Amino acid sequence: MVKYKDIANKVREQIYSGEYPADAMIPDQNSLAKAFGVSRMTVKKALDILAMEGLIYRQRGAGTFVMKNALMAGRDSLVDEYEGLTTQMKGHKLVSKAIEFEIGFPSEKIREKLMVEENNPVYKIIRQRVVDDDLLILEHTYMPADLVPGLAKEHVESSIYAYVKEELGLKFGGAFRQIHADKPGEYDYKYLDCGEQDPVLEVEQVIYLKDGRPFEYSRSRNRYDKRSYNVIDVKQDN
Amino acid sequence: MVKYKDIANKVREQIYSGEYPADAMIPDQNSLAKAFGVSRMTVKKALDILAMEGLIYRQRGAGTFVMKNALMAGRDSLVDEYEGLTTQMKGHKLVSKAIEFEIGFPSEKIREKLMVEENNPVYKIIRQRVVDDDLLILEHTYMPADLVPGLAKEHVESSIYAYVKEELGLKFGGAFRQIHADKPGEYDYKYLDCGEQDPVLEVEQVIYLKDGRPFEYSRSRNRYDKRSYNVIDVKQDN
DNA sequence: TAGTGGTCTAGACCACCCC
DNA sequence: GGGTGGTCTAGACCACTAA
Repeated sequence: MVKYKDIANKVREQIYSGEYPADAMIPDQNSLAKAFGVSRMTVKKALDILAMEGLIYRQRGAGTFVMKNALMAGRDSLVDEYEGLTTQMKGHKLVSKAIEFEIGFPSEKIREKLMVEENNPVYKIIRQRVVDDDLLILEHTYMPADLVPGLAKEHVESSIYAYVKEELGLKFGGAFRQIHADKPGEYDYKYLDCGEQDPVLEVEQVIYLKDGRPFEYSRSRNRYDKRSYNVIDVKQDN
Repeated sequence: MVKYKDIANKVREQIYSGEYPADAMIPDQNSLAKAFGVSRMTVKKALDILAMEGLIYRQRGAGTFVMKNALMAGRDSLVDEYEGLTTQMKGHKLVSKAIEFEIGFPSEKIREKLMVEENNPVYKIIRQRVVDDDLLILEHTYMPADLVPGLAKEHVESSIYAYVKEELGLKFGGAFRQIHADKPGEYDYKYLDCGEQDPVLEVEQVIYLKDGRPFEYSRSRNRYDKRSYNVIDVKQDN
């Protein structure tokens, strides 16, 4: 539908397929524009995408080159975290078991994170996430009830995100995450099979809708020996 | 110098100063184009920057709005990690004490991370990072010696990045990071004041130059009770 | 000096939201 | 239907690199 995305996809495929080998120069923007039958601006916009992904780099006056290693940007490694574990773990067996699924009034900390009032009810959910029969995560989730009407245990045990996105039609805008290491607590002993010496990797996040309303506050407590958190960072200017 | 960056800076200031209040609509692109005396494409490019920063969101057909909370994108919170701790901790007292500073041949793991040959010497550095008299990080760093000629203990104890950037003129392209929780080890007991029960937050990263050559592999072992890792994530499309 | 990528223009068409 | 943002064009000028 959109030309610059099509072009980005085609060039990306040519890189992955080895048609443009690592460290080699790819055709200049004018040639690509002619080849694709578009204007040069459109080609540049396509290349901007690949540069953000870390696949190419450009040097004014010299040309456009394929990254030596493509910054580990494996074909399907860049799944948006907003999609939830269900999407990330496609191809694996994911089971989510609800330990708690309640609705109530928010504590002060939750009010602050979700920017809601004292009398605005929130869901409180605790889930075990089991991937391929491996217990990996204990997740504490809070969501304003008015933003997610009709949430049921069946959604909680399959995919909350799918419900929110497809049934309710809400759109995610971004997230703010803090990643800590922590000592295990009572819940971790009980529901994450943690020993007393086992650290926990906690991802504490607030997810926002497109208009900036906080939509979810959660603490994902990960088994330290089975999960890590990856960040790919591509510098923009220089 | 560049118009779209100027415009982005000006609008950003207007948002921070409250001239465009949270959740309010800002002038449409045509008005801004007239006001700044540029074409609409240039205005859009400026707004693209602010959208990537999470300051505004746009709705086709409706308008451009200031984010309710600006995704916590505080004025100076978005320091690039490539700059190193020295820059991040501007305004604080940072002391880096070298525990080890050696040069030698790389192990297989290091060869793989830095993509160097067996006979290509690498620096091996272990540093304590103390911020405002607080011991926060124990950092194990490896760098190919040929990429950083003339590195001396004086740079290691002040800022390696400043040396690399300003003296050698190298440009960073990006980084790949993995964040784990880990149990403490011998080095952590000795040099990070860790107790046997204290988890460690480890940031393992490879930093790449602009052309994709790996430039540094490091493991930053952080005091779990004093440091966390923050990620701001703004969704692009929809 | 020739060729590259970065920026900018003036205008056009379209998809979408809201009245 | 009127106004919004998203895309695209054809051409221009500039900054930079490399031969």
